[in-house]
Amino acid sequence: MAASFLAEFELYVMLAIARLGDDAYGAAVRNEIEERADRPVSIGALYATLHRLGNKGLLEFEEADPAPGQRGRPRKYCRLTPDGRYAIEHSTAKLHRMMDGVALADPGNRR
Amino acid sequence: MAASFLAEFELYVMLAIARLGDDAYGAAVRNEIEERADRPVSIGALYATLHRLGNKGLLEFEEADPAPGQRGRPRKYCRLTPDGRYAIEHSTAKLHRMMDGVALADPGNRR
DNA sequence: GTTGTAAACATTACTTTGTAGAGTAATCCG
DNA sequence: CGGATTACTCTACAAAGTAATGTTTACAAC
Repeated sequence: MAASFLAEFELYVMLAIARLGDDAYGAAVRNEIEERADRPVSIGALYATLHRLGNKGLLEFEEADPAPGQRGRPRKYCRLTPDGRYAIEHSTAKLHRMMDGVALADPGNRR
Repeated sequence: MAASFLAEFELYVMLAIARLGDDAYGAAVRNEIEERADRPVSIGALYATLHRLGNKGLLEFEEADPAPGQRGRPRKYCRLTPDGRYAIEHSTAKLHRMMDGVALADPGNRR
């Protein structure tokens, strides 16, 4: 049972896959993160992270038989495992506990 | 103007400092994270990260004159700079955009 | 004053994550 | 076949995080 928590970029990748559902594969994950979060995604980091998450048992992969009329190298789809879902839940829950109710509106911090 | 985003642990540290307000110093930050997020905090990571955030201009430090009756080495208080607040806002906003509405309730993912 | 204890910050050597960018593979179409 | 397209891979490096030990400062007992 993988214990630890997800690193910053790992969490982005996992969340993107959760969002994309059955349409999650490398390049789509990249787009999802870049567009939704406006966060640049280094292509090296992306695939390295996907493999790492796979090794940790948080993701599964499946080579798609190339859809008809779809050009280019065939995609390698990925989906969350139960452990993967669990990891997302834990990481986001902890973040929420830290984020909730944090006041940032610089009140001129008296003292 | 520091552009980038906060790493996983960096964000925890920044959020803890935001929470602690005027009472933020190394050891207190450690407690806050360990208790609230139930996330182990390596002491090396903590001070290294504080220094790094200071160098990036996201934090300021102030040596406290040791409070009377307070044993041990004097504390080094830290507070968020405007850039620091901005960094927290951006990092959390991006996370929210990725997290919001993500469904994790494994529906047996048909297909 | 030396010794002991406590609290807090610092350093070191190492592992894990993330970046940048060039490179390779598989498919389609003319 | 040759070119274009899409997607995955690799390599060399930089940044962030871990674990454990070490140092500094202060107080209090003796």
